[in-house]
Amino acid sequence: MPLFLYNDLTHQKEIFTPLEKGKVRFYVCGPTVYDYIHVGNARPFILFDILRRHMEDMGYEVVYVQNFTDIDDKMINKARDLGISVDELAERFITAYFEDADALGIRRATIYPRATHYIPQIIKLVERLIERGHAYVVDGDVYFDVLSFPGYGRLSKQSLEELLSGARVEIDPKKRHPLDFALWKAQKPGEPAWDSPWGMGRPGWHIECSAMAIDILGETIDIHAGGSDLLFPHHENEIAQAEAATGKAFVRYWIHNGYLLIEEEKMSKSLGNIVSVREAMRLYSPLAIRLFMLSAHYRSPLSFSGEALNHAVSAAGRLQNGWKELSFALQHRPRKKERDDVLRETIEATEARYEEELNDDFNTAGALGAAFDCVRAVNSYLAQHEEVDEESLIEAERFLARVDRVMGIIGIERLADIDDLMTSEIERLVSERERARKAKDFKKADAIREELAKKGIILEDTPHGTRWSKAM
RNA sequence: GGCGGCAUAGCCAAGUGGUAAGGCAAGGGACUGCAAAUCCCCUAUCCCCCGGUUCGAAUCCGGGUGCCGCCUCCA
Repeated sequence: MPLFLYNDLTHQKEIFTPLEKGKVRFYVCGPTVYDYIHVGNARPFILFDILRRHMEDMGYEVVYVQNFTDIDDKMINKARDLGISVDELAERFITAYFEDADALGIRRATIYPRATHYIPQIIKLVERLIERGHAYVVDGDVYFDVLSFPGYGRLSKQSLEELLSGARVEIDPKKRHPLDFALWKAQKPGEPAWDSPWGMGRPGWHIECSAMAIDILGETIDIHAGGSDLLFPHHENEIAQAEAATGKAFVRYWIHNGYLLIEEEKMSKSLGNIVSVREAMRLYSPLAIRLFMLSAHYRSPLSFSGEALNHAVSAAGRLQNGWKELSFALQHRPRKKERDDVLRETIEATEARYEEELNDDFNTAGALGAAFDCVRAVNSYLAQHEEVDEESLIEAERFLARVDRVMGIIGIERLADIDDLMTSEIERLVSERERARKAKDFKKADAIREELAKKGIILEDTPHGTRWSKAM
């Protein structure tokens, strides 16, 4: 089954085919680096990274670009409040972004362009728009002329009149049309500025993404993603600028994730109801946060709550335990000669379903269901059979490792991250404890368990021996 | 006012024409020196309401009710 994605440009699910066979050009709108990111910001970053990993898992080469907006009103105001330069502010929160994103297990993008590093490309794009009659200069500002671009409103599915009617846009006498937007803003006193054909100034918000995407990925890219709040005006404007300048289709598939809600309301800075990623990670593991993000379809709203996160903690524990149980069985159970076809078929069916779900518009909740089915099948099998079918269990192990590689919700790498010396020491103590238990020397057995617990090693006594693992 | 989305068990949630995935919680059982866990089983005659189409609908159509988002900075 090929990959289907819901395209916001056409408002329907479509088969995904990249412009160039085997290669995907993927652009995601990144953060404005004026503060720590909150969990609502993290939703697209986690989700689209996983979509990209799934594409790689399917054999695509993915060039994945995520920008940093490091110059705009919010940056200028915040820098002023803190008494530092806009550049220092950007450095500080880009560093913070990487700390948070790395901790959340978000894989690094191929490239992280910054708006201020693309000023020449931005200026060139604005010049092109002026030449082609899509933009005009007023007192050092440059505006995009929406009336000159007939397709304006296609993405948000609204005509100019409709967009205006509910409008809370203030009338700006400089603009020809109220929906015209700034491509370049003339410098105000004290603001950072760059030299341009229209005098000192800085880029408008929307132009940076078009300029960077075009420069890095080309005039037509495969996927452009971001939160739904970017649909209008940000992405609508990006299309207008890019297509008016190049005359080519800018983005082939637009995808947007639904909002993260808190107490039934959108989590956003202006509402003041945010939970930062840092705060969330003090309480919940990255695995649980990731699982939580995957538990609903990416286009649906998702409610953040302590209850929901606690559910995710338990669910992630179940997956991880399933993995541990499986590894333990493969190491310690006697092998059976003949194959178990029922188990094998179940595992295969489960993996096939996992793929189908992800390929059906990135249905992560469905794919998770398949992963849980696999765990239950294995657990159930291990509960009923003393001797095990090694081949089938290896199949299951391979599948769960794949789930973890794409979704990052089991933590296999961290579980295995123990050096050999430590491992042999642990195993020596575990067998010493086993002997003590057999000799009914429970005092000693408990002491060993205590000692290892202090080192972050958890012991669990099972009917098949004592299983140990890292505390996570 | 315009545009769009959602309504499925106690909670979260998938499923969009063929007879209700999965997770959490609760209940029952297993295991166990203890503890902490863990595992297994079980849970919706039914998918907001009313009407229609169909052999057949949670899924399609019409109407209604409720909730949310966008049209302004926002992931």
